[in-house]
Amino acid sequence: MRQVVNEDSSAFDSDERLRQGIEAMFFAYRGFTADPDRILATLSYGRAHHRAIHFIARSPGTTVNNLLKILGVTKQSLNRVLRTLIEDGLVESRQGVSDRRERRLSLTDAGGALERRLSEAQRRRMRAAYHAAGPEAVDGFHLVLEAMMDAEMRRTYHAIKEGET
Amino acid sequence: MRQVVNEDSSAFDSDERLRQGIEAMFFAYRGFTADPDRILATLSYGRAHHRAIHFIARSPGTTVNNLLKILGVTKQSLNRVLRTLIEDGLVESRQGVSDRRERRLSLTDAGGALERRLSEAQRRRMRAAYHAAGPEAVDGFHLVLEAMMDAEMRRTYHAIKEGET
DNA sequence: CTTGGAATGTCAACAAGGCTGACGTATCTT
DNA sequence: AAGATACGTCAGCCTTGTTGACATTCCAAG
Repeated sequence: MRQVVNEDSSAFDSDERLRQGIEAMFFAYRGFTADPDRILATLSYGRAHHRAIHFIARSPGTTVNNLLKILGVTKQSLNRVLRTLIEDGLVESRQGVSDRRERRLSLTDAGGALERRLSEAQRRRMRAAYHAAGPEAVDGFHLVLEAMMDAEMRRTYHAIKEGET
Repeated sequence: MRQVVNEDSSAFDSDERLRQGIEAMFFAYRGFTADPDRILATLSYGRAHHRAIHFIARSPGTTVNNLLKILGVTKQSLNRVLRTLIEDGLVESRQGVSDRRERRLSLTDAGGALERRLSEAQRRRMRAAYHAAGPEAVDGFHLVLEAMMDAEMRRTYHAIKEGET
């Protein structure tokens, strides 16, 4: 038997909960990017540079194609960013060994230093949030985020986590 | 007494955990925006339009200034978006009553219809994620997101939640 | 050994959506 | 009457995304 009143009420509640979650994602993402953004601005770099640096640091020796899949942008867009990073001596591009068409990307010392700077700023905030919310909340946080990804991105996310190149 | 080995190990673990959280935020945010983005693309609108529509729907009769604070963009940027929405008959702008300098913004019927379409697409994914992760995880998710916001955004977030205009 | 296709780089052109700076108008407040 | 506030707008700039076209290099299959 259906209890119509309760159903409506719970539908309303969960709807409101979902809306709050949507807004929380929006506001939290702003905070999430705020600290690296400030550093990047002083170097006339943008988020696109940060993303490239992050994933190259995470999978040193990765290829352009691999990076394209991870970042989900066009090669032209990635290339523009990559070129400036290489010109500025933050990223190194070496011809692949087994397949010499590939470029194997890695960070130079200067690139690694910037990556640590950006990452530390971002992790500082994450660490504070994790600490404030507690370990169980953090588990839930990770669970929900993962469930929110597209299936393909979830695979990519796990592949990176497992340390694949 | 400090157990140096364990400290190092746990520092490493938590660092890895934080990096996973950072990447999870990145990939999840893509999923979070993917469904509305597809709808918006068919209408030659962008995320900026979605954000405006969302918060006008959430606080009908809100002012331009209020929206500026919420969205954190310049008035020129917001105005460009708002103008097209008004021209297209999705948003209505009425002179304020108590203060006639203000414009009170609200959605037209057509605007409301689009808002529901976008919101439903986004909520569908959130609902699935919440369901997959379970209610305790969802509580944790909200806790961590809130802790990640800038203090000012947290206030704004709560103000909207409480239904302030 | 040749040839098709894959991986990469690059040129050009364009759009969305941020930004700054400057200015104008209407309206409220003091 | 004067200053502050809310809003709109013009102009110009930047980043970062897009499409389309084309060249190069190289692997692998026939």
